[in-house]
Amino acid sequence: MNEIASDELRPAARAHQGRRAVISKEDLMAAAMELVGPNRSISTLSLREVAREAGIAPNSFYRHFRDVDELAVTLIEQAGASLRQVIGEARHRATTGRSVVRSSVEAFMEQLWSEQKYMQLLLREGTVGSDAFKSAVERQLVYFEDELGVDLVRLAKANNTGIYRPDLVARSITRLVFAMGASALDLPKEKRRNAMEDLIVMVRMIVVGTQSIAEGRVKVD
Amino acid sequence: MNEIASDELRPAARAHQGRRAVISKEDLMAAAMELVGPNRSISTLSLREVAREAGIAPNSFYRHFRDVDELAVTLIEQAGASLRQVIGEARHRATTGRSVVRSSVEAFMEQLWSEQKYMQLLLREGTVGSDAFKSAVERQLVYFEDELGVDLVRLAKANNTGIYRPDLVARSITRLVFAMGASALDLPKEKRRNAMEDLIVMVRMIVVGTQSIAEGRVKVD
DNA sequence: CCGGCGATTATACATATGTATAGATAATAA
DNA sequence: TTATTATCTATACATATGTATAATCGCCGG
Repeated sequence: MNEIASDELRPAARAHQGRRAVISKEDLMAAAMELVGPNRSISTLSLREVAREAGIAPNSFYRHFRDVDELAVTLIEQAGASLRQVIGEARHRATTGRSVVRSSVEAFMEQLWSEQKYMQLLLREGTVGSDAFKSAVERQLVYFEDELGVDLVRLAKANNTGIYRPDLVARSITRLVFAMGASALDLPKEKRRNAMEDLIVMVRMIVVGTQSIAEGRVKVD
Repeated sequence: MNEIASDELRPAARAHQGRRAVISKEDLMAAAMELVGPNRSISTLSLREVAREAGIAPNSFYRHFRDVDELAVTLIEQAGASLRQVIGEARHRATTGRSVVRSSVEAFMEQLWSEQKYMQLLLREGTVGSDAFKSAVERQLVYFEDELGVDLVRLAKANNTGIYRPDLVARSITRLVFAMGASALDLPKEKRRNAMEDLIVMVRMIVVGTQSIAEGRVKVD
């Protein structure tokens, strides 16, 4: 009778009952990341393949994830959280309207080169795969957009510039940066700086556009 | 499209020797298109699957394409050519700076809804799959960008507006429209108009931005 | 009419996959 | 200690894949 009761009272202890897990979710996630690459998308990994890479029997996979899709969603959420943190920090380090674009794009591209496989999950796997998969990526994009939108309004106030439809500005910038990032992923190193400078100009055009409209220098329709 | 290729694609117009091909490349391409959908990307189709859908023996596939990738590349080129034509026509029907954005985006979205599977090839399959596959999509994007760039310069002259870095403007607009199109693909019908209006505003921001910079109303340094 | 030949199929094989079932192993509770 | 139990492995099965090989079909030139 108190067996059940004590289980319910000590859920942490329950996880350590019986044989200790020799393999963890993290190990499986790491194994999956080993397998992805420029020509290998997460959604094409097989359960057996991941298990093999992790050094466990195929069936052991089930103890940790229902299927490869669930693994992928976990990885996507991790990648998204990590990217948002990096960018958020970069944006808060810079406060003038001009340098904030540069430092944010630079932070993004740095993350892009240093965490290629990780970033690939967000940049180029959002359009194929299961619904769970696609909406996990979409969710991260929207988080990103929302945070950017808030910062845009904050910056506009701080710099005393206008801003027209900050929601759409945030969306434009996010989608553009992610799209350009996706192609930049397999760019040779000597072209990277150039691509980054181009991207900065592109983002500035959007910023200039929204300001010009808000400040009535041009009519929009 | 080039003539040699289209001749090869028309077995009826060819002098037959040997058994008449009961199946054509087009049949296989059509079969492949039947199989793709919101949750099925072309790069995941198996040779046997396509052959089954087309009603031929697996091995017969080889008479027409080396592998599924080659089939996919052909389809991508077709989709790209068709889209570029539709958009090109739309852009040349409208000449004033304002309506050209609207009519181009409208043409794009119309093509998007009416040729969903076709468009999916360009919008959401460009980031996964083989190199041949990815660069086929990239090639279409660049064609698209180049044509847009030329038109942007032409329109700027005609409307006597400035334009800063038309190449980057074309690239921004293309990538943005394609990225937004990709998410718009699985949008319920009642949200489509809204998405389109938003996209028009986004594109206009870029246009206003490049003009404002070119006309010296703001400095971009 | 027929022989040739190219398009197509049938059969087969090695390999891969997801997962069901049952047994082995080891950490913990008694 | 011994019993319990979560974790992992071994084995197995039905099914799928790409493609090699050889046989079959039917049109065309003769």
